[in-house]
Amino acid sequence: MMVESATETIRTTSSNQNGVSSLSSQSEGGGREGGSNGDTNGEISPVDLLHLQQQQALQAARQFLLQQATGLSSPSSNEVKQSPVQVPVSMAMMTPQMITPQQMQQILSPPQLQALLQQQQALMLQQVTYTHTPSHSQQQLGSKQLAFQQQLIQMQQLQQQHILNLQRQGLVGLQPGQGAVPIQSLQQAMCPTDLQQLWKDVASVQSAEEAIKHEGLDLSTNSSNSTSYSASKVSPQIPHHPFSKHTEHTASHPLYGHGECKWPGCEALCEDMGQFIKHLNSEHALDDRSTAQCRVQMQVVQQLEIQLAKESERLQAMMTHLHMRPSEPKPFNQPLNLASSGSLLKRDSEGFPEGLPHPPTSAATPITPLRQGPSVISSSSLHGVGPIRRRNSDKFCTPIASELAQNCEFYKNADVRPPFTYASLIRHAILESPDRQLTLNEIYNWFTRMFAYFRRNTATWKNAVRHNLSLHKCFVRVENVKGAVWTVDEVEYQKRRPPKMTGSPTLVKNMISGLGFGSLNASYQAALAESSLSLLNSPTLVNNSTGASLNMLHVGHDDVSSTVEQVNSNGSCSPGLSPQQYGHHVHVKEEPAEMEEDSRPVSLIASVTQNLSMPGDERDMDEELPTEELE
DNA sequence: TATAGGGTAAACAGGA
DNA sequence: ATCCTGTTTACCCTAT
Repeated sequence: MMVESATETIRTTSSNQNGVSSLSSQSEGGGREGGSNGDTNGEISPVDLLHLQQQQALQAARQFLLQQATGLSSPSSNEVKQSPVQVPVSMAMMTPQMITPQQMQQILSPPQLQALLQQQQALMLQQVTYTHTPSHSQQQLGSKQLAFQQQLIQMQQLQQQHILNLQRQGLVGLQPGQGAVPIQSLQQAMCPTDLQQLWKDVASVQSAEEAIKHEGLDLSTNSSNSTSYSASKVSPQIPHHPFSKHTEHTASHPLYGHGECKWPGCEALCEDMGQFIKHLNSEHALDDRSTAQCRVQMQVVQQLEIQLAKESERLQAMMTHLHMRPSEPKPFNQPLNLASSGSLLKRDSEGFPEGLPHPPTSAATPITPLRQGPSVISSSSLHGVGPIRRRNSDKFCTPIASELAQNCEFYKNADVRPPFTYASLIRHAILESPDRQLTLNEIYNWFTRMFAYFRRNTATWKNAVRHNLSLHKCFVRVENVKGAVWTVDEVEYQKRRPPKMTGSPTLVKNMISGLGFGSLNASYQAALAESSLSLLNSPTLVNNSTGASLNMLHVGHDDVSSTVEQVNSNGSCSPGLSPQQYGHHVHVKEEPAEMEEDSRPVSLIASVTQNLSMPGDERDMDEELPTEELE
């Protein structure tokens, strides 16, 4: 296939050999201690503050749960004295896998982490003290302390039972005592009843904590640092409850019924509405605990919604199978924000009519709301929008594509750094385009369209994009009639990443643990995730990992995608272009080497993660496989 | 400790 | 003159 020679590229060999860019620039760069998360210097709106506080509260709740679940709550007391800069380390020691890097990095600033840590530590310190040394000084705690201990024990037993159940089902490859189970995974693997039970556990423990506080043992006093965390300090002044004080006391209240408080895990007896209101305002005020409980409740609701969506989809599939066309596509199954996603819309237009049986390799399968986001708080919990994903309909069939398809809304709305390298993102943007070529500005637009994270600090990431385009040989600039466009040299992209890490499963496991560790630089994690994904082609490696870690890895999974794309380059997965297009343009940076013997099998990670994250739904196990079909 | 890969910052050139 | 695009260099961070 001949190409017009006009595509001859003109690599402007800028004679920029002066090397004037001296160390003087470093003095300017010295102000970016934050590294990749240097965006925290932006202004903070009240909404951000609230968001921040919610994140903190949820983290606190998660830490609490996981500490109880894993029996890790035995930190040395001197951790309390750690300086703020040591916070991530100590948190890692306590619960290395439970906090997603995005959350840690994007949401919590070091002082906030420190405050949160102190809260956790102080609480755990008290737990240890009360459990192991019930000395005379604490005797005044009396029955409350005893109840607290019993609740702790019960909670531990419950958590262990949950974990055992999950392990028995093969849903969580957790080794007892080795790591924490992210609440996300637990939640997804549990039925609502379990969640409710967990609810009570959280509430009971926190109630005990509250009781201790009221006994004059405020946790903050145990901290050597005076900057103990107080949610109210950072929370905006908003009404605590929809049912404010001036509301009619005689009116019914969704949180009050049968003489008791319906706040999750509370069940406090209230004789009348007035007493309930009093109780509500005193016990369930806007603090970290209530916020955390609210967050958990949001997740419960979301879980139910997901279940509903899956059942709805199943019903639709059944009806389709029985040739009973559903009257209307269910609104819930409609993407909520597809208008801003040109790619999805485009794929919609290529698809088959809704409700009709699809060929197995159809590019248009029903839109399926699915599991949580990429092991971070999903968009629904952040913005009240459930994660919408399309079943493996991405034409590239790449994990990054599927990840983006799955969490499209999440990344669009949540200010979370995508766990991909710039190179992989650029590549995806280009490959997603109809002609597999984009101008620089179109790449910019794709970034801003797809990721809320890239809607600010434009100078930074745009520079990074340009830097990557120029730096990596896999990106080829092609002179077009309208200007220059960028394309992807897939061969170079494959060569880009030497599979050096062929280590043992232990190595991989450690790496996976690192991926779930929040103190890691997000960008570095992305790089790590990408560079290590090939290891996970082996299903045996998966068994020793936690679901969250796999999720984390899953989102960064982009390497194998190239293989898949090559496999499908002349198949159904790449409808837009012929494979020859890669060879059309002139490779200006360097002549590509011959195609390597890259014949790795399609990764099974995706399916495994699906299995981990959503038990009881067998069909989702092979969602990532290109030939998935509805049954 | 050296190295590699990725991110960030910045200087610089050329063109519109 | 200004902005955009593109290249290049330097440095940092982290894991291997």
